[in-house]
Amino acid sequence: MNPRRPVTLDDVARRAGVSRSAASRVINNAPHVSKAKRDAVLRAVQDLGYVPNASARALATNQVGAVVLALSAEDPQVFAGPFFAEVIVGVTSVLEETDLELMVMLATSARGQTRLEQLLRTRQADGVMLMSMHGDDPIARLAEQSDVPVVFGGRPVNFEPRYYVDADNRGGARLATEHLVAIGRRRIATITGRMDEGAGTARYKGYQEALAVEGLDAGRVVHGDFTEDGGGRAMAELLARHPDLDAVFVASDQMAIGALRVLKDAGKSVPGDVAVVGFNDIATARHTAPPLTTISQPIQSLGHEMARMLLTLTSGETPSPLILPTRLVQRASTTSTVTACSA
Amino acid sequence: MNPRRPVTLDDVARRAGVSRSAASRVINNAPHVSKAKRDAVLRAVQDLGYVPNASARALATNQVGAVVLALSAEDPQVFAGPFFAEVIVGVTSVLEETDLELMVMLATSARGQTRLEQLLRTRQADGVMLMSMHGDDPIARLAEQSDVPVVFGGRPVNFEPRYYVDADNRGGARLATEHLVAIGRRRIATITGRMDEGAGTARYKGYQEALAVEGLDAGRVVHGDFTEDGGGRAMAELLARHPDLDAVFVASDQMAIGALRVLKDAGKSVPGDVAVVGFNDIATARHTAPPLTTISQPIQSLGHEMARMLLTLTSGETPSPLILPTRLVQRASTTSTVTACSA
DNA sequence: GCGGAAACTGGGAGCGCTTCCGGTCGAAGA
DNA sequence: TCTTCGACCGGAAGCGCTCCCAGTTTCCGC
Repeated sequence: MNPRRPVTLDDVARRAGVSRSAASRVINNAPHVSKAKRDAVLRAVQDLGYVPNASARALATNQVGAVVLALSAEDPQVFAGPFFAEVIVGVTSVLEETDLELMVMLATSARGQTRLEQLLRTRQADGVMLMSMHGDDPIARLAEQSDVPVVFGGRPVNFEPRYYVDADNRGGARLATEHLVAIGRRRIATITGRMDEGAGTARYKGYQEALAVEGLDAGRVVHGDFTEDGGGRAMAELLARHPDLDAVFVASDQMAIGALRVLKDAGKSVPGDVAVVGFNDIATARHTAPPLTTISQPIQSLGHEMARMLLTLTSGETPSPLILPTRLVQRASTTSTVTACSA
Repeated sequence: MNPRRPVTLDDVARRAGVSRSAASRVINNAPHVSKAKRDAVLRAVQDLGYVPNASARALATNQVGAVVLALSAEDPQVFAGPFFAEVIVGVTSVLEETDLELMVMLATSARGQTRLEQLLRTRQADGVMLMSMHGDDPIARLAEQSDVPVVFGGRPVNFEPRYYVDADNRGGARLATEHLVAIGRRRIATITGRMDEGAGTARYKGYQEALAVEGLDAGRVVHGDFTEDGGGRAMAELLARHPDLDAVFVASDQMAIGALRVLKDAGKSVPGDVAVVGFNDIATARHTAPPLTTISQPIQSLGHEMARMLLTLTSGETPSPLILPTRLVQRASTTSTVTACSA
């Protein structure tokens, strides 16, 4: 209990009357140590309150003992939403079982980008979970050929990473669009997300597919940018170009909120004149007027599965990419009399 | 560019034709190295793509090169909201300027708690930012007498940490209550937060103070739990016990949303019969019916200032605690005709 | 030119841990 | 009883870096 000098493995060994090697073996519960000595060491660890020095261990084993969750995006505000926090909760839930630490990098400035690059090049972490928000991120390519294990969260556009977990954006969009068809709508428009993001293109594709199956026109399209204001502008444009529309699938709840406002200002009733479906199931979606039917994706699971995948990767196995199911959450923006949830 | 063996300081030194010590001095730009050698080393670093090994450096300097943001709470879902993510953005914005890494610990399970304790005892980080959500957290005391620098985010109840940054919860609550008085309300109730959290007690105190100044009755009180459902229940109870109330200050937007719902179900108009003010200015507050007047606190700044304070602490200086201002955001739940924002 | 301070330089000892490797010892098989 | 083979053990060599220290310049001012 010497307050100044931290207790080292040597101290433990000395007190237990064994060699440092033996003590080390006990700590890492490696074989080849008798029960007697093992107990002695364990007791000494207890008595002294020994905790291994992570840096020293890292140096000796060439393993850092930490993984990083890296978010690469231009705008730091992207992280401010609840999305990111939930991912962390999911990641932590699995890391907690191991003794890996979690480092978080928001690679938004040039400085951050550089650091992320170095990380990838020089193995300063045992693994990386990478969520790359925008399109042609050079980091993505770099990550793919790095020799530190990398799993992607979501897929960048035009790029299929080797290991990733993603939400089923396309399937979700299909679900949303099919729902609109199911409630009798036929002139279904869409406000897409940014087309330089994977989620944007995937959701657009899902919309197209669903309408193709039904033989309906998928031409009522305006591209949005995932923001509330952008959603409003897009809705206005949609209304101008396709005044006959009776439903709109909006690729994010944020945009849907903007759209709802414009719809209201235009004197359209929701869902009477126009039914609206969003995407993401953000907290606010339950409180809009009317409450927003939307597609919910399991964000926490996404974090969870990313971490799990990274772990299997570091253990030398080869995981398969994973696509997490999304589901329709039915609220009043599509059916005034809310009924049971469809799966 | 040898792909297998990572390049070390020795490699750099050898290539630059200097000693390892000299190379080290250049890397850490310490004095006592001639311009010629300095340039040679720098060139070698460039050529070889050298990046110092963090573990080795940590071991040698006895400095980890990382700080941790630790959240101690019972329920992991506490972190899922946008609050936490914003703090991280703030923290990162200052850490980015240094070369400290950020580690995140969600100490929710017993395992996590233990790890946090060890961290505090054995200096596995250069500093910690601690946000302790619930009341009598033993971690808080432990942190205070740890010899690793700790700054608190928010203040636990019954406990004034040496170094902290907190939002002005009391001042905000006073602002909210004064606003209610200013618009002519006299029978002002409150739904408090959890009284085992610092924010809960502080906001309650602010409410009391404001009414005391005006000589109004501060007895219309029901304790809530910061959840939406809890807010609803509390509102119902308030209505039952004090049917004459004409305004309510609700200690969180979540609860206010629940309260709004109950008010509506009870046939009360807002703000006609009852004016409502919330706290936090969550995203949803802009979209409730009616939109919610609330107190906004600068969460990102909170992260920013915590990190800054930690930095000054590690540099050996002694910072003063910091209380960040909150402000009133006026919306339709208190004034049907929305006017300018008060400061 | 000379003394001495000041600026440089590289050797080497660690930081605390893991891990290879050769050695010991007890017991099982002959 | 004598080998043989494990299991067990401790010495020692690092992992890559920093930093002290003693030695070697260099460069003034006289």
